[in-house]
Amino acid sequence: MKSGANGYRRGAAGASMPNPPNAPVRLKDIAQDLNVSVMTVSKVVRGCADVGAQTRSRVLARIKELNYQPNWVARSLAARRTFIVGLVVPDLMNTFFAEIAKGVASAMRPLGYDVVICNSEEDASLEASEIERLLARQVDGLILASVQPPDAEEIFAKIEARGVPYVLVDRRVSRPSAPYVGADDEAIGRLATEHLIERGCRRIAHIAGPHHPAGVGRLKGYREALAAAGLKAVEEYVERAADDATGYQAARRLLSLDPVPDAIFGYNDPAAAGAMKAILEAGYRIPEQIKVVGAGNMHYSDLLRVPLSTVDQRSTGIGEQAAGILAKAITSKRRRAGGAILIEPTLVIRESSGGPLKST
Amino acid sequence: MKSGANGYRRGAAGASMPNPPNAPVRLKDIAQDLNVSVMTVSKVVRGCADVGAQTRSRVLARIKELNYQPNWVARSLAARRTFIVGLVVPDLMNTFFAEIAKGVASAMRPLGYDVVICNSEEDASLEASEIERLLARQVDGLILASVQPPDAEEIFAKIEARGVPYVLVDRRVSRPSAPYVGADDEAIGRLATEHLIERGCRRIAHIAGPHHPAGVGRLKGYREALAAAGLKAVEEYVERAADDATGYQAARRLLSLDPVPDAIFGYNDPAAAGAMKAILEAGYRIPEQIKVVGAGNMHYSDLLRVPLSTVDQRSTGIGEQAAGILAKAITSKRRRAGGAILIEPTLVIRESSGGPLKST
DNA sequence: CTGAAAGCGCTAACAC
DNA sequence: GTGTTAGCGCTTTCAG
Repeated sequence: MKSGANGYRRGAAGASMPNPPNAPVRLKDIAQDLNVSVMTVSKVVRGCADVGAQTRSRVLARIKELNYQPNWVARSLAARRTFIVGLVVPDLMNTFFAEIAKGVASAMRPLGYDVVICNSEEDASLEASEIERLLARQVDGLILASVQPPDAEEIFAKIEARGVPYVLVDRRVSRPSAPYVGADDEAIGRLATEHLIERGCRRIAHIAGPHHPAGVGRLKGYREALAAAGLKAVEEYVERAADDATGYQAARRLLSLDPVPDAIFGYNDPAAAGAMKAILEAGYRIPEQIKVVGAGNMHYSDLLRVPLSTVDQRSTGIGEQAAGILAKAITSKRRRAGGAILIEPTLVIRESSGGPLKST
Repeated sequence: MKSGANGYRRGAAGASMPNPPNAPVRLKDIAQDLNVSVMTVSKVVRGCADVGAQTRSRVLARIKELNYQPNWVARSLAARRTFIVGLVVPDLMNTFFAEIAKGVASAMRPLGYDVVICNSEEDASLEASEIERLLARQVDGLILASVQPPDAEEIFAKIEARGVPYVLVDRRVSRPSAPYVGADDEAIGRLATEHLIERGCRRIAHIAGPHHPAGVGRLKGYREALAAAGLKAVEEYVERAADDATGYQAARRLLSLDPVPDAIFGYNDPAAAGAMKAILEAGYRIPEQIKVVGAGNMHYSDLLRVPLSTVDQRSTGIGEQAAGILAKAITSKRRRAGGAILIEPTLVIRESSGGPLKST
């Protein structure tokens, strides 16, 4: 015995070793079977052109026979690419983000990438740690619907220091250097509020989101629209929430005000849905007494208590576009463009704001 | 120059090499800085006890300074464990599965595992390929809400051949060897149907799921309950659907029958929600003329057009329990127990079936 | 308590 | 076309 000190369980001193039963087939096993080098097999597996037709088919045959599956961990280490991209969203319960995820996955899969979906639960520090884990896992790129406050710095600096391309979706952090795909939040706020004003509402309350760009931007749009219409912005008419449960609570507080609002604009659909529940429970009628508008056009908004008017943002499209941009950034090692793709938000008028008007 | 042929870009012939600027910090960099071996640093990183207190703190300090992050790809390859588990669900748009995902992630994270969520979109072959990718990525374990038909064989055999532990959730494939966490589907079907019968319905239709265990089991429970009550099972009263869109279509077909059903039991909440939309559109009142019950108690079922009566299955709990079982199976290399954890399904009575009764 | 040697399974770059 | 060499960044086993 040459080496008493051999580290691992499989083979002694680089020799052959038949093939421990249960262990997965390796390139080496196939190479040995066929008396070719590991490289040749590797090339066949990856579809390289420079392999003799005959050799190739022998290898292919054996691969099929043994049902060889490349070990992606080893491959990633050697190639320094994982073909994994990370997607971080704040709330998978909001189908808006589930749809983005779907869009991302469906665009990435054909390109050979796997998508790892993470849920930050609207928690900035949890999000940061998720991102660091993804980075440690050596993802090739990142798509983030970030809950970081608008002026966040550290975590993005970290990503950039690592040279990992990323694209922001739905929540635009103030990182001009990073590409963004999503709607203009102020436009969303304006669109929803203007619609309510047009429908005759004068005491429009807003359930604003957390302190991240989407929340802040929509609030701003709401205020702009009020101002443009010469309506006074009542401070008490702005509450905070993040989802349906907190939206419900927020609406209850709004309903206890005097005078009671005649409309509520929720910064996202779950918040608006929760608000509707509170409104109906309190005995008001939607839309006759109180109108409601949300944002996101989530999957179930048409099936809600009262079909919810909302601002559509093309969730699936956001995911697909973000994926496309990211894929490009990954391949072209060039510094990323940093442009923004603004989705045009469109109003979807349903019953909660009075429904489509028959005539002008 | 000894070697004109050095493969990689970083170092020549195992020597030192300062540290190319942009590249991430490695164990080796820290070791060199401190004049200790890579092993020592590795041990500190992993918290091994056998390191001198002084050495340890020097290493720790440097780690912090350089913000060292272990490379999990390399670590996984060497340790032959990735600390990744895969979760495959059929439909992230159904918040039932999003909640399971949440439960899994929250139970796995503290144990050091990352969860990779995949969406099979109710497609058995897509699911199979997702599973194979996860296997190729060397996941340590799998949690599957499988859409394979009840007698599926191949893909599970593959998983078992690789020796990767897995647990089934919500959809029980006939694999007695695999642990299962979820409700008894026949019980769900019975519970929902019996409730409808108690509420006086006699023409109970069913929107059955696809041909997987959950769909089949609930259908069976539905039929059993009808039989037990002496009601005839009308073949036309059974339609198929998988989500809200197809549920809507299915309900429209049911509504065109004569006599029109006086109740619809949807195999999951989205299907039931879609059915409600169709029913209301057709001008029927819920629950007065037609009662509706779903299953899954999805996040928004209380906020739907009519608050939806449903069968709760403790989605988050399913995820947590499955995670616990999987974690145990991963660590104890023992063959997995193969038991089933049956969640007791409970009826959640809301307005769509008439609401809670005031008196008996 | 510390470290040297060997190796995880695969790929990059070059030589034959 | 094919094979060789070196190496990805880390952990394992065992010797000092």
